[in-house]
Amino acid sequence: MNKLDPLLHQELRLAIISFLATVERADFKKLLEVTEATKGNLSVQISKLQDAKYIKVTKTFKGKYPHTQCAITPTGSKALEAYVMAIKNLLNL
Amino acid sequence: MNKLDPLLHQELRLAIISFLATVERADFKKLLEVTEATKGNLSVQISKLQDAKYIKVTKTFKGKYPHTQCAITPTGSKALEAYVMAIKNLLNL
DNA sequence: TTAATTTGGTTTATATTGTAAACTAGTTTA
DNA sequence: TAAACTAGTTTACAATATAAACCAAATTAA
Repeated sequence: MNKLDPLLHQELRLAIISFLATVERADFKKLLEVTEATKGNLSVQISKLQDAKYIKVTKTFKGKYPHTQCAITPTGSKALEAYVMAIKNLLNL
Repeated sequence: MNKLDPLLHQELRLAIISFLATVERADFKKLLEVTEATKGNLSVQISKLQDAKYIKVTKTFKGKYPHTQCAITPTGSKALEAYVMAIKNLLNL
């Protein structure tokens, strides 16, 4: 069987990484907006993607406020590509 | 957001229903074979799909042995179609 | 000036879900 | 008649997801 990467087979993480695949980078606020997730959930799922090195997270300050930016890594791109292949195959697409 | 039907967004259930979408019906043994799942897991996931009326399960006897057949329902077909649309959209396909 | 609210998150408690091991019930084979 | 096989189901435990609660600092309102 063509196992689906369990890290990517979760709606919010898939939404995050698919979005990051279409942009150079996105900050926490932007991801909140496009995914419509809660902050807690978004934070947790970003961490998991980061732990797997599927995304790179950069924390800086924008003026006086913290600012978290995320970008997909080559590892993440490959994983997403593999996931897309696998699910297409599963769904006969 | 285009929420993914949580009942279908699970690998084994997705494998079951996608396969059933391509055949008229399939028995437990065939589903075991194509999904490579354990019997316990397959049994549980079949029940969940049945509870949602996404598939119809028919229990008969084949000779002296029980024989369980599964077929996708119109409800299941629509749900699968919707899932495919939603995930395509999510994955920018 | 100090209390309340907002920004930008993280932690964690709970609920939900997934899964394989253990079980059931009967059949066949040795 | 005991062992092994067929065809599943039940269930106990592990893993996961998620929102509520929290945190630190900044801003605004009274």
